[in-house]
Amino acid sequence: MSSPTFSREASEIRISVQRLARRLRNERADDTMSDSQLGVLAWLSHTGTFTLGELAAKERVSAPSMNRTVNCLEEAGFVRRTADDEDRRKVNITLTDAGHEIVAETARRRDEWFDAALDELTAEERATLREAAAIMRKVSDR
Amino acid sequence: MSSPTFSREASEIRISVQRLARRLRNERADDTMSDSQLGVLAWLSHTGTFTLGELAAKERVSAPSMNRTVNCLEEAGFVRRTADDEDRRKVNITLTDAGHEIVAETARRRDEWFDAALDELTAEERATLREAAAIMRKVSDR
DNA sequence: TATTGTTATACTCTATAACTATA
DNA sequence: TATAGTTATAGAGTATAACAATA
Repeated sequence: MSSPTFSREASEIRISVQRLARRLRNERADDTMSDSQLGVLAWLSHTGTFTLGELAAKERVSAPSMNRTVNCLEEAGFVRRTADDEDRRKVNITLTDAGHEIVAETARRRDEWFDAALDELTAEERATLREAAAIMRKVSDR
Repeated sequence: MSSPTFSREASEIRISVQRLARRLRNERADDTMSDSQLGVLAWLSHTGTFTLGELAAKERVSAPSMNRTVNCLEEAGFVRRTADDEDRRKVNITLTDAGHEIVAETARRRDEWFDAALDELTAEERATLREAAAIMRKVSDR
């Protein structure tokens, strides 16, 4: 059970996280790729292959929603679908060469604004953000 | 100019922030109010009165987009529009009594999941998140 | 029958362009 | 002319319900 004070703490941290996330979305240098599309490319870039259902679970969206995102990426030539040999209901999704290229390029351009913002902080403040980032990952994966 | 290492740091922090923000959005207990609507209520709750244009600037959305959000809030009875006496082109937006009530109630319900997540952290980890929240605010306001 | 992916449909949030009223 | 707000319209992302193919 949480005290009122504790709940206010959660509220303040949540608002800060959500505001910065929105700011980062607005300030991104790259305009050609949505967050959901880039999120899928990032998972594939990291792990190699996922089925559509796995991607939907990872990104916590519905299967139809993920299907639409994958359609866009496939039309753009960044991913390909291949039928699974063992279970023919499944569809494996992998990055194309163009997909690999866009991941690196987009990540670089997208961080331009945030990079400049971090530049204005002290080394100690950046260290705090790094530590917090690790904790936030833990919380997200909970 | 930032080094490649520095840029990777920005990328990791950005991804952590955006992932947690999405997780918080998905895990919210309250389903009746969108983030954009609650964002507006939070500004009004904090400061009292804003014009439509000011709200659009604060939330970094277009005027038509904010107009729509305010329409929803007005229909729901949470805000009211009043013409500005000095400049009759302007519209002042303020919280109604129902608006004040919903702000406190929604914030409490919305933080249930995050509250429980924070409960599993150490006091030191929570302190790091609090410090990071202040830094994130500074960065967002940049 | 249950599961995986897809299609059909609708709702929300966002934007740009065009319009109205006021300065 | 310029500015504040609004309306019209369109695009992207999301969801649920219904369907097809496969297990």
